[in-house]
Amino acid sequence: MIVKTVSNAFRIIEEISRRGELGVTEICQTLSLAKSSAHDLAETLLAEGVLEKNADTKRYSLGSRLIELGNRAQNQFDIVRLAHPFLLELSEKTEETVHLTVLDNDEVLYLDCVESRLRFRMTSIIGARCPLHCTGVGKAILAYLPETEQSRIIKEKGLHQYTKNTIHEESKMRDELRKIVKQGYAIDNMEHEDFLRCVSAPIFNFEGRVFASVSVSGLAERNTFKRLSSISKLVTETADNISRRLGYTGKPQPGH
Amino acid sequence: MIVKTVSNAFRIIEEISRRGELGVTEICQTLSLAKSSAHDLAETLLAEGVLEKNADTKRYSLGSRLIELGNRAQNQFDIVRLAHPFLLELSEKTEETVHLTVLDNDEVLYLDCVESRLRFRMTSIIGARCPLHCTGVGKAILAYLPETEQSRIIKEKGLHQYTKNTIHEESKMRDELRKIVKQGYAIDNMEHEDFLRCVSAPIFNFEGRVFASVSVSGLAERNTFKRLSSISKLVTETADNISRRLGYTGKPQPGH
DNA sequence: GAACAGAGTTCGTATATACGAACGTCAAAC
DNA sequence: GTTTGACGTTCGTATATACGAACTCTGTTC
Repeated sequence: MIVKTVSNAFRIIEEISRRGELGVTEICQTLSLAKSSAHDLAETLLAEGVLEKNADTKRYSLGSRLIELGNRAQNQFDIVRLAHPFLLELSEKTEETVHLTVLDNDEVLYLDCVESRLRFRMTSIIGARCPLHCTGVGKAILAYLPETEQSRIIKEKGLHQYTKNTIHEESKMRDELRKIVKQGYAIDNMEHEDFLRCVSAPIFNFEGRVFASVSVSGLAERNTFKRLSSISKLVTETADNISRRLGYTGKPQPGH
Repeated sequence: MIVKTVSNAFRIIEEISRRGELGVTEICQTLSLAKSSAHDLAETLLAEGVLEKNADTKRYSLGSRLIELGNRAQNQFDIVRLAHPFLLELSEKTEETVHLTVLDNDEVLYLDCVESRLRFRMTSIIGARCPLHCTGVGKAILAYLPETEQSRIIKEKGLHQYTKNTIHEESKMRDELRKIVKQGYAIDNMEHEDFLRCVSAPIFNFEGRVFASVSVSGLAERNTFKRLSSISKLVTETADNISRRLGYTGKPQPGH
């Protein structure tokens, strides 16, 4: 039995997290709630520290409690604790930014990041989601999923074109995924964002199922294909080491 | 009007975030809920992605949605976006780890961190909370609060002794706070954790009220008092720069 | 292998929540 | 300076939730 009260509370949090500060009226209109209900829910979330309230404008924004809980969640994901030292090492060796992502709801969720010293971080990418088909981390995972899963995800999510390089034809995507399995790593050649190239490799759990991936990314200018192919070895090594620490014993096998 | 349903949902999240994976029975016992209520709430949180459920053990743990929301919250705190470049610069110059904290519920909440390359991070401190009286970041804030607030906080929170260096007598704490105001920065000499020393300075908002602080911390061995006093200048400069970017115009003034 | 113990899940009813209307409150407009 | 309008807040009632008991499932004990 789903408790609608709780769902509505999270709909409010979600809406504020997307649009920033909101007042009671804006909340109840966009979510089709009674004004009084929106008010009571927001006040409860305020009391919980999940939202904050601007005393002047009486509008609500995200509160510090979420930072606290979000971080505890991140730390409870074993993969982050376990993988972080490997990410640090990879970033040291390549002098580029390294990401760790997991498969979550047919998307990649960014779990951890080690920044290259060369790039200022303005807002962290941790917690962000991206599609599978247009990112290195996503394609590395997609390639090793069972074919039925690949088909389902492509069918449901589509192959939205983000840049001129995005692979948006299903047949080409099939070729690409086969190529990835063959070489053991995926390359994102500005398929999601212009100017950005990355190499990524899949991480397998103890059952041999792909569920996460690691990547090295940087400016395309700096990261020629030649450089990427030399980096690819470090990336696959890192991913394999993490897989092994997770109890994976075999060789990466597609479709399991 | 507080909505108890929502509060209970967050009590469940909080409990799981503290104790890790829990089953329905453990939840309903520790929170004094009916088993059926705990079940319904947990299933709703599961559907929301806030919790995850181990299919074998049927126990619940924190979900990826919290990571997502937590990070959006962190990015929505203007101070983080604004201060981050300053933190990076401070970390570069000192080659030590730099933290940004805010005053929250009479504690310091760690909002951001730039790691020294010398130290592996296993679990991030971002999102953690610490008392004011035994940390550099806390004392830097406490010293600039109005005296009535200082007294209230000390009375309510006490001066719990974490290490042999923790200042746990109220009169000594008063002396310490006066000293901090006089020099403009606070030093934590292994008062919270052994082997760790840090220098911290307060950050003021446009009204001249202290609400955040920045610190440089590292191993006591490396950070002699002599080194700390030379670092202190960099820390206070950094804090002042951040304050100015926040619209603060005056000189740091205690008690306003 | 039956009985038991321990968990999670489902189901009918007393209490809490969601709703809509009415009420305050503030600021802009005239 | 009054009016207007938009917003947040409060209040009484129809619906949803919380409760406890009954049920199911799983694995363990005898």
